[in-house]
Amino acid sequence: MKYLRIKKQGDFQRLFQKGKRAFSPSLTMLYRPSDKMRMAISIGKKHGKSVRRNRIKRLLREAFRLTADQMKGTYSVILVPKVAETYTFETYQKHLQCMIKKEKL
RNA sequence: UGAGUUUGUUAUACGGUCGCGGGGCCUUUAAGGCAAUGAGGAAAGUCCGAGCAGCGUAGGACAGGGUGCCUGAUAACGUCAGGUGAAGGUGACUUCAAGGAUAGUGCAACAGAAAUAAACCGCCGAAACGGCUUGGCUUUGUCUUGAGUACGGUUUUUUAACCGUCGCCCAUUUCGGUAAGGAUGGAAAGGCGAGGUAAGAGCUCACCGAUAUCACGGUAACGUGGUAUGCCAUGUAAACCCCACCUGCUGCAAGAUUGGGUUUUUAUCGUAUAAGGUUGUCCGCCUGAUAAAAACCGUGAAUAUCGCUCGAGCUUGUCGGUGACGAUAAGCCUAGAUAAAUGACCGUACACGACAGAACUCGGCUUACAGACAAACUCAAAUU
RNA sequence: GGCGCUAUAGCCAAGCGGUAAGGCCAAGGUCUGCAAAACCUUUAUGCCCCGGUUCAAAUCCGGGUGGCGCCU
Repeated sequence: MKYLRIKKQGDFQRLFQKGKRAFSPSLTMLYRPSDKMRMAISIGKKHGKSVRRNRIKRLLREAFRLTADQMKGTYSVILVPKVAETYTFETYQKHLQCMIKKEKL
């Protein structure tokens, strides 16, 4: 499923202030309804050096691409990963599916 | 075979399905299709050097900063190459910010007699003084004569005592000579041996070292040999400094294009012997500057577009050079994002995959790094 | 991405070539019937880490690590 990326500083501010939050062991997700599907990943320096941060971003982007079809509406979404020892594609995908079911998107 | 030194290459590979970035071509008018292409040796640290860009001036002097054996390479460098010297290693080889301490200034704690300077102890010579038993003076020995069984007189059993004279030794004080020795210290006035001397001293000599100078070799750093020497004296210049050379400042968040400019009013400083700017100071040079409010137009301003990837470029060959490197011929185009692109799954192989992700671009340095491979050389042992 | 500053005891910090001031805290003691206050005593094996210069380095020089700030 195609999606757009969130780029503007104002969009980020609005989502962090007014968006709803969903939680899972590996992720925090902020979302609001919007006209098109939009997504962004926020990852800080506490996750490690650039190689590690890029790796997390790629895994999350792939997981979101594969699970976004299960959503019924269209939303703006920010994904914030939590600090962990190891990162795997499977746990991210599983936790994303759980959150979508729980919040009934 | 084992141990090692140096240099270089490489950094999982191949196939399938679904995806991502910027271009190209095609269909078509907002989307789709096609075949290519898409992180590194360090992309890192930002430690140097350049390009490039800006600074209403970049000009001079000083200050400040940097570099520091020699010759070369280079666009440039604090880099590289070849050499010199020193240090380390049996060796291959490695390491070195390696100018000047005799231009001047500063610092050298503690310890030590004394710290950059010759005072003290000591050793030696001369003179004076005469000493709780009048200090002592035959030899040998006990723990060592340092120096007189000296001469004359008196007493007396006596080689013993006393008095006088001359000489000597020791001690004390004063004056002078000396730098051999004095537990320290990172460093103590070239080292060691012999001669010499009252005691000593490069005072003299041999050897070693240092400095100066001459000759020869080398483009040079420097080396080799000869001669001379009042050996006039520590370390530190990654302390100030001196000498030689280099240096304007800021950095792509630089900057440019499109778009917000025009008019009016007010205030402050100043109106040319002044004020401001010129990124620390002076000379020189340049010029009005700053702030606020109102009206019209416009509304995207970190976010658009450019800068942005064809460049001191890469690959291969030939030639010159010991080498860094240069010249030349042919071929190639090889990321360009901007909340920021390389991922997921499956299969095969093995050694089971280290450090790590471009952000204007190059040349270096430094730091991180599982391993694999190649070449040259050294040492040790064994065999032929 | 670029440019700077900084690191000293549990905390705040001075020192900037000669062997780590001071304050708070902590521990022990004196005082007290017991406390508080007051007074006295004690704590850095070395100044973020690794090398170098020096007789000697927290200090000077080079490299690394962590923290903080500025430039839109």
